[in-house]
Amino acid sequence: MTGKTRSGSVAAVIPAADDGIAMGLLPALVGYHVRQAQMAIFADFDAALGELGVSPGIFALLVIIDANPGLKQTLLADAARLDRSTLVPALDKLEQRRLVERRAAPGDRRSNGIFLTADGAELLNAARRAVRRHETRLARDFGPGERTALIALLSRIFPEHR
Amino acid sequence: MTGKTRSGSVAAVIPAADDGIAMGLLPALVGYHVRQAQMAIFADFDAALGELGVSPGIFALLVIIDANPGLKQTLLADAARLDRSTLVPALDKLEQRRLVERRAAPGDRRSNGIFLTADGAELLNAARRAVRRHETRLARDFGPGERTALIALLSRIFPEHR
DNA sequence: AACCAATCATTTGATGTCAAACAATATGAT
DNA sequence: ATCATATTGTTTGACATCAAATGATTGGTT
Repeated sequence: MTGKTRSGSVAAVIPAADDGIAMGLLPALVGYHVRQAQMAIFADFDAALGELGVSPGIFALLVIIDANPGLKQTLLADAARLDRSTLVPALDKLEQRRLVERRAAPGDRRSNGIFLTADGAELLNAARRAVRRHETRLARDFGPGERTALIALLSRIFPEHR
Repeated sequence: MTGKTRSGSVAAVIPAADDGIAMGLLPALVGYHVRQAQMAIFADFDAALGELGVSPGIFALLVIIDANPGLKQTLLADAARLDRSTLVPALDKLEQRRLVERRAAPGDRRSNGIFLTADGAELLNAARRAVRRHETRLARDFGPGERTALIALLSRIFPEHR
């Protein structure tokens, strides 16, 4: 019999149209939809927080720094899932904006402890409010529990890669 | 009462630890989990198809070209959600690898029609098989219907941005 | 004490992305 | 027919990101 769908298999190809352009098997792929969702979320995030000069990555950085004052760069990079070398120019920029500070770590002259300045804490609070609104918009069409269900499903994708 | 959770609001901050590092409100955000999932998926995709020289973006490109032979660059860029200028070096590389061809479009000397070569079609078939295995891995812990449910939820995020 | 390997932040180089500006071509208005 | 405007592909510049190499510092071994 044709068209039987097993739970673990990739669904049959339904060539969904995008302005008359066939997308092949892409709409049947979880990875495709995750990427589409990510880009849509990024666009709304940027519309909401671009004015503040805060991107999703910068926001994550500020949140982690705030929650872990004095964290060293390597650990901060790991937590934010950035390469150490990527973090350097990001912190340079945040330091120029007087939002964070690199302070010599006590007892290890190689490493810096990263701290939020008062300005950084203030900006982070404004950003948090904007992000909460953004997240509410994002899930505005979801019924009770659907938002949580989505997070739960996403968390179960390749947990070995986290 | 503390801790009441409304369906549309951002859940209370549960400072989930990442090797002892507090992540603040990030684990309560859909956007955060979408990004984490996307990175994990990309890592497995690359492990599976890096050998073929196929990234998620290249795969999407090949699928769309295959499904729409002769598509012009601007429309291809739109479908793949790339900037026109980003598509140029990507096609350059694919053309150097003899996977796609730019052919003069009939009736418009500005534009090219993009076509898959025989090599391109062959590589795409191998890539499709690998992607199907990758997608099966991705959802291997999902029960019946959960994979479809995840796609459905993701599709409802900011549909106005698509 | 002296050396050697590991760690930390940084620099450099390669890649992928967007945005703005450009030249060639096409389309529409008059 | 001519001219202004739009579209197409491309080039250039800016930026984020990763990976590899580097210099300073630390810690462990002998």
